[in-house]
Amino acid sequence: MHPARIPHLHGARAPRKESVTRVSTAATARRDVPAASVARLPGYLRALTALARDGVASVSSEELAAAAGVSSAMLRKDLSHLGSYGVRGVGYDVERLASEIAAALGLTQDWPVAIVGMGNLGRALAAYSGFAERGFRVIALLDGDRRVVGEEVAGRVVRPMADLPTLVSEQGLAIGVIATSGAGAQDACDSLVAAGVRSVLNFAPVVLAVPDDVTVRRVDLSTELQILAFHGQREAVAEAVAR
Amino acid sequence: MHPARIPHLHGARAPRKESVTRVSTAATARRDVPAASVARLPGYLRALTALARDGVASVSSEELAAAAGVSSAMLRKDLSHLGSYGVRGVGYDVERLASEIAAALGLTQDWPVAIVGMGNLGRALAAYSGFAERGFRVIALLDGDRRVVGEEVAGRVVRPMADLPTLVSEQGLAIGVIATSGAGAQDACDSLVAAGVRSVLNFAPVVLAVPDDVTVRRVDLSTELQILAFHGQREAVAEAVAR
DNA sequence: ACGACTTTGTGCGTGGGTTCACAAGAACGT
DNA sequence: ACGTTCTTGTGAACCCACGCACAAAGTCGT
Repeated sequence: MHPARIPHLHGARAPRKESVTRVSTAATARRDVPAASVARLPGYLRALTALARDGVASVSSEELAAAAGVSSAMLRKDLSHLGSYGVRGVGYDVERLASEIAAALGLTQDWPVAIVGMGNLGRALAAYSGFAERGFRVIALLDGDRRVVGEEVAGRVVRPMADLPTLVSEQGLAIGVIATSGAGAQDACDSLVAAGVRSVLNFAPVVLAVPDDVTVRRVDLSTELQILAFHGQREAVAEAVAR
Repeated sequence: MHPARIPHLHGARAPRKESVTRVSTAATARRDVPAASVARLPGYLRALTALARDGVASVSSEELAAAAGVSSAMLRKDLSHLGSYGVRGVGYDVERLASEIAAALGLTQDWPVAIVGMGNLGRALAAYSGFAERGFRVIALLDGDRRVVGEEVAGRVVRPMADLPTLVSEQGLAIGVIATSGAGAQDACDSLVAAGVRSVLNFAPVVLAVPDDVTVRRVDLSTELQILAFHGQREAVAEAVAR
């Protein structure tokens, strides 16, 4: 079972006078799985899925780590946070481990997704098959612009933002994907939060303000390119000096 | 001690004593910027750009930090890695700081970009205006599929992979964006690297194998959703327990 | 049955990153 | 001039995360 139960209170041992830090992240309950570890679990799951498809029944930490692009020690430590699902001297059962990780990530249940903002990016995401492949069901496409509402995108009719409360209450909408422009992102986010959505994936180049109990993850293409530019520049400088 | 090193895959390789990136000590006092710090610079730059557009001339670390979504202490420490561009008791000059950060990121020079893979995502990226807005010039769209080559996308003719060497040598192509399927990603990457591209932004759900001198950053939508699912599940559990 | 071999799970050391807290510096009013 | 007030820049402490290395635990061969 999950040994995660026992140490539920440990770690709150703060000799600090303020428990402020705890408040700011209070909603996201203290869990034993480190955030950095959680961020790698999807990678392991994907590697395992690929192995299972190829008919591989068992895999060692060394092999799986290589497939996921991490070190074997890190992989084993990450998995140890979920429990002991490996067999010493043998490795991990591919099917078993895959379902354990899926369970840890909460993928055994349904996570209905809505995409807000039908610009270039929104339309691409609507047509993207990757969501369904990993069990995320896109249940609605929305836009705040009345001229876009009613239009058909990827076989679906674009709905107005006013439909959000219904989508949450009747279809269990849980995740909102914001693909609007930067200017419209905060409004879109506010509508999602007001309707009860507590997980948001934000593609707009802005920092969203949300209540503490809402989780936001941001994906920004320009930021990624700028980081690449930095490294590219570093390369160039290093080369110039070396010469 | 160690120079900024991105947490990207490198086998259990021995820690080499690269003096190349260590030259920072003498010549340029701002080259050993921690990777975590570099990753936040684009956020500061965006916030500053927005402030400048609104006519704000000066900003305190507290205000800028809030706009970028970080703590003021972290912002000041990050900026201190670039040098002292603030004035105590006053704050930072918006224009000045913006250009300093842009310089640190290497944005004073041109970074030609090519997008490989004209599926749904590739076409969306090709039509995305965000690249140009931040100074990244898309100079070519490519695809490995002969049936797609020659087709027109976003006002450009899709070119074959064989054009890559020419794009690098004659137009200075520096960054490759991989928007292919998972199956085609490694081939696309190999072509880019063989042509001399050393910065890659990968949207495909695979871990790319590249030489040590190539920087890869990965953006994976499914991974992000799965992380959101984890947090969403935590929420649910926390609530159930609280009740 | 038992030793040789393989691979997991984890205690521990190290290093990097974040926060804290305060001294140093700059403008301003008197 | 000078003290008051503000905000930066940074030394230091803290905390987390990664990697190492090894004991524990299982398999296989004889």
